[in-house]
Amino acid sequence: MALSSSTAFRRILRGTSSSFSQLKFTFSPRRQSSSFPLDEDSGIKELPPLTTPKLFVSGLSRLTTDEKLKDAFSPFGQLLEAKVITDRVSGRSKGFGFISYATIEEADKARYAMNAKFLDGWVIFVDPAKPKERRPLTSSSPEPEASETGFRSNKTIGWCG
DNA sequence: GTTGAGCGTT
Repeated sequence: MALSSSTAFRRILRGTSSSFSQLKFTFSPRRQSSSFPLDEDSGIKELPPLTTPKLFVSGLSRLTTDEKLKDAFSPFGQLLEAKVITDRVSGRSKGFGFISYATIEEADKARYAMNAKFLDGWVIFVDPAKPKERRPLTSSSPEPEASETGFRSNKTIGWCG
């Protein structure tokens, strides 16, 4: 529940070959209900509305490219950006990508439509992306970064420049 | 070919 419930599901989906008999269900036969908080209280698995048209897609196959991602998310709305993050060093896909829609509605629709779906043989998960850039304008920086204006600790003694 | 946690280039 840290970031999203996708992580837990991914582990389960991938761990079907082993640790089956070792699975322990914390299910008490005495209790008939009120065991899981998200089963009767929430009622339905409705995720909260998006606050950003940017989506973070994880669980992508390493063979999946931007075109594949764009082709998979294009019918749900106008894509401002659809990119699979690839490592600059290795040049291979990192296994996740970003989808930017024009509006949040499209992003929300695509998110519900493509979440936990198959892409290139892998189950992908769509979640709201975290802001990459912060403080584009207005507001002040949380780190005042005081001092160090004239004094500099001579920890690096021996290096004069 | 590279199998699996995570949030990108300007």
